[in-house]
This record gives sequence, C-alpha cells and structure tokens, in this order.
Amino acid sequence: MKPVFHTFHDSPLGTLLLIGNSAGLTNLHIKDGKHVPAIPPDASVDATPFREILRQLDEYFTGNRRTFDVALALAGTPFQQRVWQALREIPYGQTLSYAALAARLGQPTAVRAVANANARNRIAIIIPCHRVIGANGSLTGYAGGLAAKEALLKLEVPL
Amino acid sequence: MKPVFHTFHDSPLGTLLLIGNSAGLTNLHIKDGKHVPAIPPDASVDATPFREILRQLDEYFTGNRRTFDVALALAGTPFQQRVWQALREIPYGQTLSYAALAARLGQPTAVRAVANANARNRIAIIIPCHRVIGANGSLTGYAGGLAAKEALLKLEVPL
DNA sequence: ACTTCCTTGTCCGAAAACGGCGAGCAGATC
DNA sequence: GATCTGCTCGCCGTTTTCGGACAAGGAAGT
Repeated sequence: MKPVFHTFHDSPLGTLLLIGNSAGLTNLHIKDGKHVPAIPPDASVDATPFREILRQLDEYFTGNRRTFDVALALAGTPFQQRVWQALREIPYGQTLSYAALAARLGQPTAVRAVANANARNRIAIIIPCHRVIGANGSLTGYAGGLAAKEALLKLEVPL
Repeated sequence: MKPVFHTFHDSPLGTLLLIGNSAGLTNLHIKDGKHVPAIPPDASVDATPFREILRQLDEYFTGNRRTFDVALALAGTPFQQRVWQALREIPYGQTLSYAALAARLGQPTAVRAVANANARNRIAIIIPCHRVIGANGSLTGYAGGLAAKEALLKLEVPL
C-alpha cells in the first residue's frame, strides 16, 4: 500500500484532521464532527507532506485566499465524484441550494442523493460543501457542525 | 495504493500466475484452474520482485526444497487466515483430513467451512492446501485440478 | 455405492432503511 | 388574506440487513 500520513492542525473551527498519501490529500475533517473516519492503523504521524496545504488553509482562514491549489486523492463512487467535482466549481462566497446543485448535474430529482454525497464529503473546506444550503436559505446541516458552516459562510462574505 | 506486480512462470503443473505488491506475495495460482482472480488493472508486468520466489519454486519442483521462505501478504477473513496459518504448519510430505484440520482449529464441526477456506487459498503450493485430503484418503478436490494435486503429493513422497 | 442429512463460513442478490431536500397542504396566528 | 409551522410524501444513491444457496466433508442408513 501507499504510505499514509496524517496530522492535526488547529483552526478557528476547531482541530482539523488531515490524512493523505503520496498521491495527495484524502481527508480533511473537523475533528469533532460526524462521519470522521478512523485513522488507518498504518498511517504515520507526519505533518511534512501537509506543509503547503496547511499554509494555504491558514491563509484562507485569515481571508487572504479564495482558492486552493493542492493535490487531492478522492475516493468515492462515480456519483459522489461527480457531486464533489461540481462542488469545486462553486465560486468563493457563493451559495447554492441542494436542488440547484442536483439540477447542474442533470439529475434534478436526485436531490436527496446529492445531499447525501455532500454529507460524505471527505475534504472539508477545500471541497466547499459548506456553500450548499437549503432552498429556503436555511443551513440545514454540516458534518462539522452548523456553527462551523455558518462561520465559513460568514468568512467568505467580505469579498 | 501499493504498486502491484504480476508475472507468469512455467512449471511441471502448468503455467503459474504470481501476483504481489511491495508487502509480499498475494497470489500464486495454477493458471488453468478455478478461483483464479482477475489480474488487477493497475498491475504491471514485472518478474523482478518474484526472482527469489521463482528460484525457490524451481528448487521445490526438482525435489531440492521442502520449505519456503518468502514474504506473504495474505488477505482474507479472520477465519480464512486461521485456516491458512494451520495449513502452513503441515510438514512437507504429510497429509491430513479436512476433519482433522478442523479439529486442530478447535472447530471440529466446521469441516465444510474449513474446506471452503481451503478452496479459496490464494497462494498455492507455498500454502500447502494440497496436503489436505478426504477422510477416506481420496483427493476430493483442488483448485488447480486433481491431477496437479496428485503430482504434488507424489513429488513430496520421496523424502 | 448411493442417498440423506448435518454442519458452518462465505458469497450474492434482493429488500429495506437511511439521509445535510423540497414541494404541497392543512391549520394556526395575527 | 398573508405568513408561518408542522406534517406527509416522493425522490434516489448508498449502506445495511437478511435470507438462501453453496462447497475441495463426513457420518449414517439403505
């Protein structure tokens, strides 16, 4: 198997857990959240591979960065990959409803399925699942907690 | 993922298919047999990693080797792992019945389950599933064909 | 020799449950 | 009336659960 690394990193949202391998970042979760995977037994503690990523994250949190440029190693079903790809195309500071996102994928009725894929996003923040909200404007849900989602959206407002 | 290699090798039993990764050998099958897995799409053709293994196999087939010393990367259910481990403890030239093997595992009634795990052995010859025969002395079955099983047992007789 | 039955882990397919939704509708409220 | 709240129901990919079939056996009974 590829060597696996992981590390923790403090942020305004709480502790972040990063996991990655030689191909790129595989996971980025808010530690005290839902759907946080177990750290692979063979994952060594090593922040080195994440240096650049952490730097960009810090810039993002201080409002000095709007897009990320890091290698991602996504693993998921074809449908999930499509959803996540669509997520990455939502610009900084913009929001979208789950229904609208489903429509963009050409499957306007697969709203719940999209929401589901959204919930299973493995790379928070960088894949901006926080930019998807309810059709009525409510936040509706976030694996890292609604407070975190609100904070992220507020951060992105001051364009 | 770990890089995966595979290669073919001629033997008195027919062509052998070997698959392995950086952790060790994962598969060794008689090509024209049952339960032969598909070669992973990302597996490169490369005999280099198997040099030592092939050397020991050649020695074995000429009767000049009784045990193997190679790194194995077994993947299977806990039950299967137990069965396979028990198989490796059967000495060269000896045979055992499925019932006796089940008894050794402490599950004397799980005879068929043991036979099943036996049939799914992924590393033929080195994990000597051919040394397990019916309680009445019949060969009963072998993924590589009964002829191969018979040949192996005959080879191991002249201690 | 053949048939029947017992046993048990695994495989496989079907079915059901499960969500970070959203639209529609009945009442309740002001 | 206009709004708002709280149902109910349909939507659909994923995950989980469940049940049956299967197998490299073996023992017993015909």
